[in-house]
Amino acid sequence: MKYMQDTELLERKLKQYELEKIVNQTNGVPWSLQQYEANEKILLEGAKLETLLFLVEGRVKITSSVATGKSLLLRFAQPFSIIGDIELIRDIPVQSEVVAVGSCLMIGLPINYIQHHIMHHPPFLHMLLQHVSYKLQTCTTASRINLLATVENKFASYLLSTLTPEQGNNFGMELRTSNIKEIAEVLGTTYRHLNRVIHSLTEKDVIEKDNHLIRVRNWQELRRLSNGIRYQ
Amino acid sequence: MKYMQDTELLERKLKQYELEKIVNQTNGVPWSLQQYEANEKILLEGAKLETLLFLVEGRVKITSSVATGKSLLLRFAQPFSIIGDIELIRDIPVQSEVVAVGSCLMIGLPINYIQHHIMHHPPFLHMLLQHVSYKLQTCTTASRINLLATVENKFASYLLSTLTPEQGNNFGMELRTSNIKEIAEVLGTTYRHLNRVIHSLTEKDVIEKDNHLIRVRNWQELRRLSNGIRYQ
DNA sequence: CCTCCTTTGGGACATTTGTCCTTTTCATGA
DNA sequence: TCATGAAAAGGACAAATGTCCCAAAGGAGG
Repeated sequence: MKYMQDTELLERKLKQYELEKIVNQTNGVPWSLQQYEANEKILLEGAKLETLLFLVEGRVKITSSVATGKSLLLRFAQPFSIIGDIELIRDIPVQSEVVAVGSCLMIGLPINYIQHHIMHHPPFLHMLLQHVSYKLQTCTTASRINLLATVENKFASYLLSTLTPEQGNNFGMELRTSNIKEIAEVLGTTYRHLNRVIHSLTEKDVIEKDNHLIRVRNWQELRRLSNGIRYQ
Repeated sequence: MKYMQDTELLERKLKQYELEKIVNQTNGVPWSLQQYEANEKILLEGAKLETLLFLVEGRVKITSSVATGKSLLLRFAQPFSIIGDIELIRDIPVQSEVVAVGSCLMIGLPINYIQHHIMHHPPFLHMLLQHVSYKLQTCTTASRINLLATVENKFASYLLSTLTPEQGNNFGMELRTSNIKEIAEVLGTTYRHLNRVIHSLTEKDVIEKDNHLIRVRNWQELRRLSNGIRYQ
């Protein structure tokens, strides 16, 4: 991570995401501007959170692991997202690993400052509530889907939400990716198995695949296969 | 559902859970006291939420279903819990079905009143944040476990968290139940399969089962089987 | 004590998914 | 052009789990 001293860029980003509204003073707020390079780890599970982070550029991957070493891709996050909200609120160690997918820009605000200055400031609390409850909604949906649907179901609805993103539904956005290996992770399965499913859908002429590109040939069948499941 | 007019009981419950602190006036707050009987549906998926509910007595079951009719037991809730928080915050239809397990007592507060009077009141916002982020933490943990662990792993950790509840960890509490069918639902599997696992653990002399009671015979092995997974 | 019904347990088989390893493809530089 | 290594695809088998159905156990009423 590299601290950037670009005051002008910081100002621009603060304006863009209306971050000045969440603090109750205009000067002397200890914002920092941090740059991460691709694949750099931003937060490690179990660490103590020192700074609340706002993702303002780039994409990060949030994963969670069990003692065996296996890990689960919880979701991608893209601007504007808050990193570290539950840790701040519940005062617990970092729950999930956060890794930069490409180069990322974050705005940081020290936990310490937050607790002393804006933890009782309604606009800040509202913003937190919006983000945390959105994440909860997303997590509940994902949980339900993960337990009740087969990989074929999930992949079908993945394609539906990825290729026909409705406005206002950015869950689909968060999950979009072009790399098969990554899709497998998002769906909570292995590369091998997703391949099997893709093969079977290709045989049934529901999708076709050439050269790293998947094209849907039969939307109706895809909807049937998705079994009413929507990532929303 | 039956509205109760027991002012004294209402007062007692408001005191017990310090609910007066979340409103900013002492008189004229439109609290209501509602009683539900066993198995009564409290909220239906898709409905419009009119009243935020506080569970103050009894136990409720929260489930979520997909179009096929299959459903997933997300968790149990017991006092003190908030029902309807994300629906209030994000202004969306009810996300999960809520059913009374036994007879239940709820305190209601109209959404309408909340939006006009306490939606900017920091104590109320703090309470919401605490509860929503706790739910998010729980959901993330459950998600991770559900995808990365086998039923044997899960059942082992279920027993560990159920039979040795550490203080301050009430996740275990929320999931505790004695009925095998219900345990199967919580673990996200079928009765048949859980039976198979119980049988295998009995064979290995890790647990013993007589007459609806499961007793652990080998804690160390159980910990090994739980594979480092903890419901916390 | 018997019957009927509900709950509980479990056999047999199918499906889904994971693991391991081999083959194929494809881009790239010598 | 060819060799080479990495990425992608897929074969074979095993493990986990679901589905369907039947048998055993137990409990309430006659």
